[in-house]
Amino acid sequence: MASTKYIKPTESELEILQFLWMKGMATVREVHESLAQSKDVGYTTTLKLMQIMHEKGLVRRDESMRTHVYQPAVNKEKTQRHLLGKMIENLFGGSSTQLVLQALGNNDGKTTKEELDQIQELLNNLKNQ
Amino acid sequence: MASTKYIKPTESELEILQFLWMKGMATVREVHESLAQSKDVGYTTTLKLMQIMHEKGLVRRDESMRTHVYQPAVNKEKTQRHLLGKMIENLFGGSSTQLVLQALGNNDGKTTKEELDQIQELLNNLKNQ
DNA sequence: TGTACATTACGAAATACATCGTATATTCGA
DNA sequence: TCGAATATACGATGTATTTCGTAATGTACA
Repeated sequence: MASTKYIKPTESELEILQFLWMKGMATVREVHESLAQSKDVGYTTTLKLMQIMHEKGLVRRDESMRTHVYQPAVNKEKTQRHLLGKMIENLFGGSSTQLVLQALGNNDGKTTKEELDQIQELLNNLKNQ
Repeated sequence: MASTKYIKPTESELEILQFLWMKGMATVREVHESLAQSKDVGYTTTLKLMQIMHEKGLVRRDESMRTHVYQPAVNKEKTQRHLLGKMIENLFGGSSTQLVLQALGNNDGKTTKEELDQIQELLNNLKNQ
């Protein structure tokens, strides 16, 4: 198997990945506009980050046009699983249940009925094993 | 209110905090022995880390004896909540449900019946709101 | 056509993190 | 009492991360 070593995105890189996962593809300009809404950052900073992400293999880019178009090169769910696993290990002593209880217990009714049903369904599946 | 700005522990610091949360208090030596079991690290590295954590206010220490005794200075649950919140924001677009589904869905039957019941109970509470 | 504008490339600087070597101080037992 | 063992203090290094300025290059329109 080819060397598919996992690269851990930094926090800034995750912000960019989130946008790319949502949009599918985007230019630096688009990503930057999005980031600039929530924090104060220069255009070249965003550009540089995305260039580094490209070097790392976190994103792909189409250079056929003057304005490059970027795409995520890492799978969203896989990345979430990886980082979540690390957090469970680092912060919850390996117990995913502790994490779930903390996450659910601490969101003050922000979870909708539909979401609760979704969780219930998954819970039922787990119980039948 | 006094300036209680939250300090985000690094990964290494979290490893140390985990041990301190469990033990309540410990010397550098004890922490180091524990860390050394899972990774290759020098004693002075652990010492330095704990000194920095002391500067940051992440731990308290009793210097009355030659061998200092360290204690966590940050609350475990509060820290978990903070970092979990960040992860939900950064990685799950703000949806704690997505995180819960990912965490539960991906642990291949490692969750015991007791734990499932625990989650179910919490879920019932949430439904009755 | 040439000038204003947008875009990428490049590199430098500031900060954070993890690591460890060495110096210094203390303790304890032979 | 003296030396080995142990502890802390301090500083240095290497790497990663974030940030941005400046230069070079391409684009479009007045």
